[in-house]
Amino acid sequence: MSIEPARRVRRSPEAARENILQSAERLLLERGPQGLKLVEVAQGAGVSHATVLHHFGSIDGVQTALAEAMIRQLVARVLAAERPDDPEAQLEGVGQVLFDAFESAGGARLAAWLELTGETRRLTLVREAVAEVISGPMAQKGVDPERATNLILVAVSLAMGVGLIGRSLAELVGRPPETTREAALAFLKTGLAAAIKA
Amino acid sequence: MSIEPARRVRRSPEAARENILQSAERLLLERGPQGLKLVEVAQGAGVSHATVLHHFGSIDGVQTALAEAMIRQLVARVLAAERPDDPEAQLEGVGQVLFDAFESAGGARLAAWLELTGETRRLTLVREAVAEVISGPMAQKGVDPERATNLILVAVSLAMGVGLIGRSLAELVGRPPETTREAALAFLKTGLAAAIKA
DNA sequence: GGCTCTATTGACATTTTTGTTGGTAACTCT
DNA sequence: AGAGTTACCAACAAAAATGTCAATAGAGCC
Repeated sequence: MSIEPARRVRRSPEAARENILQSAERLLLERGPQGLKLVEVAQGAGVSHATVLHHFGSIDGVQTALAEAMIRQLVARVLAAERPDDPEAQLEGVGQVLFDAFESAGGARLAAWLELTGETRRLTLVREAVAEVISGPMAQKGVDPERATNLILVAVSLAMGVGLIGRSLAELVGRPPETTREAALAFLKTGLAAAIKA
Repeated sequence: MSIEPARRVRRSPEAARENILQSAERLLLERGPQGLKLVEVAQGAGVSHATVLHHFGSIDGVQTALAEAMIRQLVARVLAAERPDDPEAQLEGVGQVLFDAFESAGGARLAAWLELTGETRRLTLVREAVAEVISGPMAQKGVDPERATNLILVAVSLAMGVGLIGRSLAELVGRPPETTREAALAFLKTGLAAAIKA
């Protein structure tokens, strides 16, 4: 009985990178930054660690690529907030989408990771996204840019905080995990409404 | 010329631990979770890495101790918010202190780190702090506990977000770094006032 | 001074993590 | 089918990080 040499899977370079990055993302999200080891990433992707190096050059390569990919996701999801419904619904909608973006798929955790790692430089994407929102939906409503910017800063920060610690915070004080999110959403909504009409 | 055996510093166990933890904290804050290596911590503290092991048993021991110490700091700082001035000033004061707690000394970064590492269990301290605020200053104002809790959840989340990404976010859109904090503070203040009197 | 206690350390040992190399196998194109 | 390209992997090598141990040296006490 000879040992089967285990059939190889051969992917396109893009597919291979994609596959590996998914594994990395999963690891980062559930094990934290410390758990981003070369071999584990490889295992999760079902390839040898040499393959990971072949595609990304080094562990830092993986990190960098992962950061970029996740930022892209995040920004895309936030920008999906632009649906031209009636103002009222849109107000709510912005909050919803923003919160979703930071909560789902570990958006907040990514941002936190970036911040902790000091990887904040490469965030040009984010700047552009913000600019887009300011000149888009906000200006449409007649909010002056100065104030619009401030509101965005607050909203994003809040979303960040909620996405990152909202659930455990709520559980910590003995409430269902979504409590924080709901409360924050309501708070944000009324606050925004007040600030805009003022 | 013989080699001097380098004079040793001998500390009390408590002082030694304290010294080491400070180095660890500094490292965590400026290099991120990945930078929390045994030798670096030792170097920063001016001792050999064997000494670190002697006092904490292992790297995990250091991490755990650090987490506890920082949480303690954070909670203490937040609880310092209890000054019985006039309601108006106190409203502002709560926000100030809360924001300070999360911004200074890397409170937010600590929380983020804990969250990313999944170390959220040992946060009993936090629960107690929250309980204290709810039954203390809030009840004093006649806010019902349900609503008070919600407000706290929101306020803490916001402080968290601002403390973590506030500065870089502001810079990202070309404003001075304190912009986020100020905007958030104003937002929080009016929001709180509205919510409480309602 | 001599004694005890233990914080401290250098040198060694082990484990973990990362990176390298040469060859193999999957796929495409002719 | 044959040849060329390259994604892939096992084995090896190197480096980094963590952990052990026996010996040393401060500091308090007699």
